[in-house]
Amino acid sequence: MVFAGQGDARRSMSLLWRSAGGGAARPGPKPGLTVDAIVRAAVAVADEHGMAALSMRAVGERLGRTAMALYTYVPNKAELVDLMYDDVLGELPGGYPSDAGWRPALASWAADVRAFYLRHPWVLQVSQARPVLGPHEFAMLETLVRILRGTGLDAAELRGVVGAVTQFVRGAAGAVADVRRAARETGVSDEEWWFTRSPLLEEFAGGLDERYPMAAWIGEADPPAADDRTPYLERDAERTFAVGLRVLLDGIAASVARSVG
Amino acid sequence: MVFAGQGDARRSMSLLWRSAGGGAARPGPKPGLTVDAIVRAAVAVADEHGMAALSMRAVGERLGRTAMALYTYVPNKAELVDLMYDDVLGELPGGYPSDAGWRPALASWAADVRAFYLRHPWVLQVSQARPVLGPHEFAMLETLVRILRGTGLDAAELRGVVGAVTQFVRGAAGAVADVRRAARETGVSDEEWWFTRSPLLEEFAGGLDERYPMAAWIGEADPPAADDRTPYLERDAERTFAVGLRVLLDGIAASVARSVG
DNA sequence: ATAGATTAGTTTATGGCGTAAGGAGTGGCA
DNA sequence: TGCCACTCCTTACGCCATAAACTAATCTAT
Repeated sequence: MVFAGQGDARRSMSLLWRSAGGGAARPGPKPGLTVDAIVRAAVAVADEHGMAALSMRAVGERLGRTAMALYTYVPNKAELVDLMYDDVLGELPGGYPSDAGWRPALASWAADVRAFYLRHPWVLQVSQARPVLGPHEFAMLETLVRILRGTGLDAAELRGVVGAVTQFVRGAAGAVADVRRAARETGVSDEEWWFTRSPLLEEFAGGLDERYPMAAWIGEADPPAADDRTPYLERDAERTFAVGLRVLLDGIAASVARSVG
Repeated sequence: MVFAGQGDARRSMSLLWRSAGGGAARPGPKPGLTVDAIVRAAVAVADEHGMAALSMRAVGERLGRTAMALYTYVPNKAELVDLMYDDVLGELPGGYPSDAGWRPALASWAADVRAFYLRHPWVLQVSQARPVLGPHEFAMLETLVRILRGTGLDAAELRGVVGAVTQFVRGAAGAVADVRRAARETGVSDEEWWFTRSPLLEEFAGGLDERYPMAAWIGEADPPAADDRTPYLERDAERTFAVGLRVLLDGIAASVARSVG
């Protein structure tokens, strides 16, 4: 998890909203880089090699500079991560048709956001503790609230729903992202991993099925279809998203029904 | 996020399930430490100062040893974290009465698990990508499934529900934990933080209310009660838990109704 | 034209991290 | 007694973010 530096809040805001300010000719050598170029390079590093591989060195190298060169443009790494975060949120689409009601709109919003998170899994490692307050973060909230307005719920209730939905999508995408990350960072596939663990579990923790009958029962449920090549831990995460989304939508519908009736 | 070392899976299992093996008298100096002592010390460090402060040096210091001394007992840091994880999961209670049905049982399970996560927030930073396969992790699953059996849903469906519930509680607790962590690690309270941001936001991103009317509308909703001293970001997280849990339970109830009818 | 100020980018250094390697001392057993 | 497995230490390596000091470029004012 990465936190924003609270060093100079003014500089931070100015960077996020990119208040031009670079008009006047200034002394000194011409800048060879731009904030945007740095942010793009950093996003590329994170997309390709994961958040763990995002170092100032790595970003600098990709731009043919040293790590320290970046500090001319960006106050520190935490701030860079915030910029990456808001920048990449700009990819999210905005207008969801409300003709068919909030339910299908919310479902496709969730699918889009999930896909987005899986495209940029490192985003899930940016702390949500304090909002970044960038333009695209606001836009994302705007889109979601616009959809949920269709439920007719009052603002206080809706605020809880917004949190629940946001959190659900993050969590579900995070589960998948974690599984993939583990596979990449350890170099061991889920199958290999389980293949070595399974017999050891029997050896050291024999009689599991008797000790944990419920866990055993549910563990054996629902074997994959013969043509399903999805790694099994990832399939679990997919299932959680599908079932969870349905449950969530049903639950919101129940709230709506209650508030009307 | 921290991953388990997949170095020696056998050793890892043997540690998790603590297969005694230490009976025979062995040559060499008497061990001054035990795995349990190390795990307890590590948990104490993480509880007090957070996962970020959990270093082999810090744990060693707490035990009056160097960092390297730990490597006699524990193969590496990732393995130690797994041991901490399963150890501390042992705190979770087991039997939830099913007299009143699954709903109240699930609600109090969620509350207990949430409280547990807030007692040991670092647990939320242990990757869920691959299960640790320790005794208490199994026990936790066992407890949850036992409660959910009361819904009468079939195993495949229940697996999705288990995932959704687990993820929800993790996510909701994580949000609160993140907020607290940010306050501690930056040394800036939510109030101070917002006090400096708020005017800057107006300065650099003027006209927010016109640009993001929905976000503005929901942002103004539901001011705190006069006697409420909870930091406001944390209050948002509390609300998300309350609303989210209700929505989740309603959603599960809808699934149950569908499967019966 | 030149001096001074300002800036971009470098090198170097500090103090953290996990952990590999090797050495010192301990104590049970042949 | 000597061996050797064992615990624990010191040292060292290569990472990390970033502070500080420096070089070199390029503007403005003289």
